[in-house]
This record gives sequence, C-alpha cells and structure tokens, in this order.
Amino acid sequence: MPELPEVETVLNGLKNNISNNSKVKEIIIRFPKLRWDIPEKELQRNIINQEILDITRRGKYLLFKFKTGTMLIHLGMSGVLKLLQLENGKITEPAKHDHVDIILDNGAFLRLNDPRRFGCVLWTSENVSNHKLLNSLGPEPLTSDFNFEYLKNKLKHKNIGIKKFIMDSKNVVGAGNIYAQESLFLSKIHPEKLAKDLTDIEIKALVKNIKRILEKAIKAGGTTLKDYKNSEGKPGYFQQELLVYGRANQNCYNCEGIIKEIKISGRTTSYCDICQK
DNA sequence: AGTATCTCCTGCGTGC
DNA sequence: TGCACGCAGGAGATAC
Repeated sequence: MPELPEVETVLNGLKNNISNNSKVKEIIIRFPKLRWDIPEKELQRNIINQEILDITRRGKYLLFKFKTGTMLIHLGMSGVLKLLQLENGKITEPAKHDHVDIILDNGAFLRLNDPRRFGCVLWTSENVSNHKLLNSLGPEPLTSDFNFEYLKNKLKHKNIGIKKFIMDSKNVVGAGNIYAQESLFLSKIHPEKLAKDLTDIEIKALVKNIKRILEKAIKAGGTTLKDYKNSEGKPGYFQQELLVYGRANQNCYNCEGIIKEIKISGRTTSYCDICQK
C-alpha cells in the first residue's frame, strides 16, 4: 500500500516515539512466510536485548540499525507497522494478519500487519547499503541527487513509457502508482510517452513535480485509500488532493476534458489526454 | 544489455 | 445470499 510518503510518515512516527536507547525485549513471529521467510533465529540472536541505534529509510525500506547489523522492513502493498502501548506489561490481543510483534523495553511494541504478505522483514549483518535489495536502487527523489542532469542522462535511449520508467526503483525510488500518475499530470506528460522522447522542459517539470507531490503528500501524512494507517494508527489526508488517480471519467481539474483510464503493465493509470501530451 | 510479463497473497466491491 | 471475477499504495524473478 504504502508509497514513499506513507513510509516516511511511518518512519517519522517511529522516530518521534522510540527514544535513542530503546532496547528490544522480545520478538514474536506468528507467521514467518511473508514475501521471504522471516529469519527468526538471526533476528533473535541479533536484536534481543539490543538497542535500536537508528531508524532510517531507503526507498520504501525501513532500516532499523542495531550493533551487529540492520533489520529491513518493507510494507509491500498492504503492510501496516504500528507502534502500540503495552497494557499492564502485556501485548494486546493480536488480530488477523498481525504477523510480527517487536516488544521494546519502554512500554511500547511494534506490530506488523500485512494481509497480502508482499512485505518482508529481513536481517543483514553487512553494510546495509550493499544489500542486494538496496544496492541498485536509484536516488532518493527528495535529495539533490535526483535532478535534471541525472534524469536527462538516465532517460536517454530508453524505449519505455515514462510512467513505467519513473515507477522503476532503479531509476528513482518512491514514485509508486499514485504519485507517478499525479506527477505526470502536473508535468503535462502522457504516461505512455517514451522516456527518450521527453523534452528538457518536460524533464525539468517532472523532476520538480515528483519532488513537489511527494513533499506535499508527506506533509499531509500520506494518502489513505483503503487501509493505510501511520504508526499511530492515523490515516493520511493526501487523497483529498489527488488530481487524476482514481478519477477516471470525471472532469479534469485543469481543462474541459474527461480523465481517461488505461492499463500500463497491469496497473490502472489515469490521465487527461488533453493536458498530457 | 533492455524490456515485458509473471508472481507472490487476501480482501473487497461488483454484477449476475 | 452466494459465487465468480477483477482489482488493489510493490517490486523481485523470470523470460524473452
């Protein structure tokens, strides 16, 4: 479910509520078969009684740093990571799809719920940026590494539609199906326009709008369509500002046109064929 | 190599 | 009310 703004919102909630020297007391894995098996023994060995030294994000991966390595959590399409309070020192009754609890020594615990189980919980002892899931990721869109020169160079000779291109995390992380559509609408670029055919003006607009849309969405606490909640169990509000996503057959906000809907690689894609060329 | 398609899963809304 | 079907915030794996 979550795209970058949702993961960022979860991250901020965790950082604000987990103090620097919180230790893990216990990890409970009720259902280890997520996208990959959760490495229970390795986690038990490496995080129990260990401090969470830092929590960061790379793309849509949440990274929990410990002394001997890093725990990676990805929420997939339907994952929710909540920070809950123990009641009388005990965890609350788990609900369906509450696959993992990580109990801290400060009276709180993390609970991962993921109905579709496309998410993952992994462990690595190596430098996490060398991990195979992270080492070929493109730049973070909200940093200066993602800029006109980078994108122009990367788009060269690419014979794929621009929407597919920006949704590929090897090119830039964080632009999922919602925000890819929104940023293309703002940039007036047709989602199927070949990446190599974008003009300099379009490339500049796209860089600017990807940043803008993600920043706005983070400020709004992410987008809640169905079931997304942040770490405090609260929804986001960016869905109120969506311009094309989910608006097929409705009026374009920018012209007299009607929003069209197509499939791109199996993903529903909305755009205005008058505004977006 | 670059590009396209397949795949993992459950839950929900729709239409018959 | 029941059931089949399609679709859903991802992205690695596999196949051309």
